[in-house]
Amino acid sequence: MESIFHKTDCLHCRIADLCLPHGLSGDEVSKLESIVRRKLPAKPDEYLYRQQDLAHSVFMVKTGSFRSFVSDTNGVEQTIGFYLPGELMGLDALENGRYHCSVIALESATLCELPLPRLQDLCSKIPSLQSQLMHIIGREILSEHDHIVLLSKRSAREKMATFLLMLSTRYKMLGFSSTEFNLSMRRDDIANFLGLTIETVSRQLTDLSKNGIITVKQRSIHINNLHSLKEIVEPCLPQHFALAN
Amino acid sequence: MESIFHKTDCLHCRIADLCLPHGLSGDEVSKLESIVRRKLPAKPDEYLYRQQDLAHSVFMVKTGSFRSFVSDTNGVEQTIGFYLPGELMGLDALENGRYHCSVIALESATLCELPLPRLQDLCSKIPSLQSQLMHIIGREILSEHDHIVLLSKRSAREKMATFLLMLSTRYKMLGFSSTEFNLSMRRDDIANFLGLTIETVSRQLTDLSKNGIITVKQRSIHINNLHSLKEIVEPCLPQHFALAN
DNA sequence: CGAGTGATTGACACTCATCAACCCAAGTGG
DNA sequence: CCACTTGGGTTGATGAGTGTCAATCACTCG
Repeated sequence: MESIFHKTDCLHCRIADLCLPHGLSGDEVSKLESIVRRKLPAKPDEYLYRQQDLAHSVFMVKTGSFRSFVSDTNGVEQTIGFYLPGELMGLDALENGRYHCSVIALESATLCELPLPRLQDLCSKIPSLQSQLMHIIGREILSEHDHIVLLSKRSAREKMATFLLMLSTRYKMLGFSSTEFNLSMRRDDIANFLGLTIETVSRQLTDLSKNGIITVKQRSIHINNLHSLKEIVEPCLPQHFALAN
Repeated sequence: MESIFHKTDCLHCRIADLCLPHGLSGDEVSKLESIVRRKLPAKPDEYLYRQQDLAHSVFMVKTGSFRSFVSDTNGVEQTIGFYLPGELMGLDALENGRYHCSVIALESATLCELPLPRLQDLCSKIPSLQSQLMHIIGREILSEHDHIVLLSKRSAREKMATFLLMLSTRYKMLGFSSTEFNLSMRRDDIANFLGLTIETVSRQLTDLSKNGIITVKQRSIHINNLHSLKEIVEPCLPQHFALAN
């Protein structure tokens, strides 16, 4: 087990360019390497950490996917985000050193742990690492803005279409197919993320298949007509947003 | 004009503890001071910057308030946040060096401009400045999480009550009254922020006044019964959230 | 095979958006 | 000085879009 992970060092990591090494010299990468703790794989439904836990690290997804959520006083969950490879989890702990969300693995996954004190220390020594961290933090903020826009005043149909397109875009960026993928999350999770009920999500998915725009079979999604999907979403896209095709 | 602003240096600034100087030595504060550009006051409805503008700085609100929003391709706006003194604007530019939101002053306001390259440079020299910046970034992320939770699956009544309590808490933190304040934003802005229509906001406000919980006269809000307001919000508060009273 | 979880479908109810009229305060101009 | 305008806000009537509840189906696993 261990050996597998040691082989995949930062220099040869598939997602290095989405991750902290981006823009660093070989020498700098090995310094970064020295503070990274490679974690054993996470299993489905395994907690990475829980809301309120003391936070010592942030975590970069290497493979697989995760879901972050907050629970209210009644234990009702609100999904905040889904994390795919190249996305950094735990930034919500920057405020007071405790995680504000819980994070759970949606499937088998691997990740790298970055101890916060050592990361900050290294950032002050390597300016381009500092920039890249800021860049990644900025990405997180933007994705939350997109989530806010999505939740506020969009129809169920628009939400669903946008969700599928978001995934499509992210998979494409990772070098996977943008038209054929498996949802790693359940309908509940999607519904909760979109501020809908599970029934509405289900109905929207069947509607989209009836129109021939997508084909759904359980968790597997095939986008037959990316163009139509975009037409549903188009009118409400922020100006900056250029979706991949 | 200028002189007024020069007098209020970071050491004597009312909001220093919410801002970057927090935790810095006197010496470090003066280094920080040297990169701060004090801006002339902003006038109501004046743009601080626009979506897509090249971003050279982030901005700390000193007095007054601002609204940030994104516009979609049809020019329809979505309000992302309201900024009060001690809150940092422009972090959405960290991703690619352009602002992702537009920001507009809601009233007469003053602010400090922090050029990003110089700030990052200084952060690598002053570890506690780096920490405090991270702390402030964390605050921004948390407030966006709260916004997400608010938008998703809350009733109009809960949204309105939460909004008032959020303002109450923030004003209290600034040393103002937590039960009596003026809204600096219009009903449109509130509605848009909460994912409601202006009519619904109006109806909720009148409902709350009919129940004697608040008194509304135009923009002025008086909270008569903070406890009732909290009871409306209580069941859906994230566990970490401790509202001031 | 039966139990259990996840997903779909249908019938109905309810919240909130929509549309329209109206109110109020603060200008503005003849 | 008063009619008129204008922008922000409130109120009322109506209906669409989703949530809710319940039954059923599809898979998986023991």
